[in-house]
Amino acid sequence: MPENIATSETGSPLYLRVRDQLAEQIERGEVTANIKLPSERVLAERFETTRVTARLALAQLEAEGRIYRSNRRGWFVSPPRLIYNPTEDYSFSDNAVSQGRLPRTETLEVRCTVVSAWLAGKTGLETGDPVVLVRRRRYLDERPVLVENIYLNPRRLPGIKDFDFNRSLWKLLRDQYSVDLVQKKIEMFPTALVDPQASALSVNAGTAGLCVNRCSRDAAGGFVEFDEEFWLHDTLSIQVNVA
Amino acid sequence: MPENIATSETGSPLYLRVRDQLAEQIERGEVTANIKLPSERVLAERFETTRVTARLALAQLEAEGRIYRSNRRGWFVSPPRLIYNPTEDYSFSDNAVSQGRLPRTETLEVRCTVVSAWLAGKTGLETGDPVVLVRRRRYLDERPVLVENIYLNPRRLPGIKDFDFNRSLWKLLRDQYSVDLVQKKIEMFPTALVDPQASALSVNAGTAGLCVNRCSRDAAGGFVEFDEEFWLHDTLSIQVNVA
DNA sequence: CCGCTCATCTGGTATAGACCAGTATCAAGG
DNA sequence: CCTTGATACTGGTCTATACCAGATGAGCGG
Repeated sequence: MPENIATSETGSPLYLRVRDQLAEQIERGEVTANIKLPSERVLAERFETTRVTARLALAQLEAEGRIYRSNRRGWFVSPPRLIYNPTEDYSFSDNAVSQGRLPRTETLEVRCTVVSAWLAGKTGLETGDPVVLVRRRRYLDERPVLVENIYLNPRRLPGIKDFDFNRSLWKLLRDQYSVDLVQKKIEMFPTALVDPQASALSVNAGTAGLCVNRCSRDAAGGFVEFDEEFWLHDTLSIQVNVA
Repeated sequence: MPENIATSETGSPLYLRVRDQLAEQIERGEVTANIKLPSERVLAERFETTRVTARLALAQLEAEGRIYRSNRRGWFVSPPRLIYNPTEDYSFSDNAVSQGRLPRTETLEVRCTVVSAWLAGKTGLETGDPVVLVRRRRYLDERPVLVENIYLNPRRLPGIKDFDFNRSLWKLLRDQYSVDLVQKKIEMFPTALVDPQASALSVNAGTAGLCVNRCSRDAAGGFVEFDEEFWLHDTLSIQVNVA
């Protein structure tokens, strides 16, 4: 009776034993950050099983944040998570660089629109009020890791729509408008990314993500901006200090 | 040519069309919180497809936090997320009750042990220092939603191991030790739950979760407790205010 | 050199079964 | 009445296979 290669002491499911072997290889550094894993068909053959089971093992590692997939290109080892503090004014780029990463920001869209019922509930604005929407996509080492929708108050920030949003928004508010963001309401929850966010990040609908919403006001309590961020779940670690 | 029931205008994959129909039923309230969905075999038959595809659709809804599974019992509609602020001293029970939920806390284990290298790195203690470990499981409406490992400083909290941990730890520290937790370092990241946390919550390894770590110190900067929480991903929404 | 075509490789979706291991239910037996 | 045990039902795991569509890279033609 030929025993499966991944068969070992335990009676655990085959796909978890395959997972364990792959995880070991990653930990031993045989495959490292952003290195491509063997194809699903090769893995299935190597572990003497089928693609379905190999994919279960890969999905497990993906859920743990150890590997990620690139559409129809293959599976890759996840780099370390970016440490991120959403309570502080900060520059995404500076933060990424200080952690040895290569950041990039892409402005997808700048549009004048009006406050929806949903946004009104989040910000306290009135439905129909004017608002500027900025959509951006951000990369770490050329992997897209988040998309965000920023809603800016054009009354508080006249002319805002004509600026360059590929630079730090926080520096823009500070230098051009002398805005001091002192009040923030932050909301975070894990969820699956669905369209349109999923396609903007070139991942399948259902990929695990983290949604971070942030409502910022100035010292007088006036609404400045609402920021809705959609991160890939394996790319960040939130850190907050309370002193 | 018999067309599939879930076949519609779009050319999107079948499992996403099945997802859409189930999501609609949930939104219309035809199935509501904690109600069991039809079995996978029934769904497969109803949508004229196979269990594999039905399971893809269910996994999608699970990833979005709309439904959850109970081992070999079936799929159920997820109740609303618990709103949770990890920066504030608070009682899990009070918080749950105020949101109309029924909380329950179970102490799994209380044990005197020593600081591991990992814990030393997180707390600044020395490896080998004494520490009290408390493991708890918490429920909302009789569904287990989180397990936590609490590491308490026995030097700062003499006799702590003999208290009842089914009540609020925060109230215990306040009333019995007059501790004021003024410094906190909080870390949060989405990940998959693996053993032993997965089994403690009666979910499969790989179920999406959120890990929340919190290191608390008193006014003098002395280490009081380190708390490691493992939540099911669909059960909470983090909310933090910065004033 | 550049740009195009096309074969090949990749993961994505889907079918059609199979057996296993817990759960729930209820009738039979104490 | 309660307990027990058979049983049907549930999701969990797994095999084997097929076709599709996007990504890639080699090679050809300009």
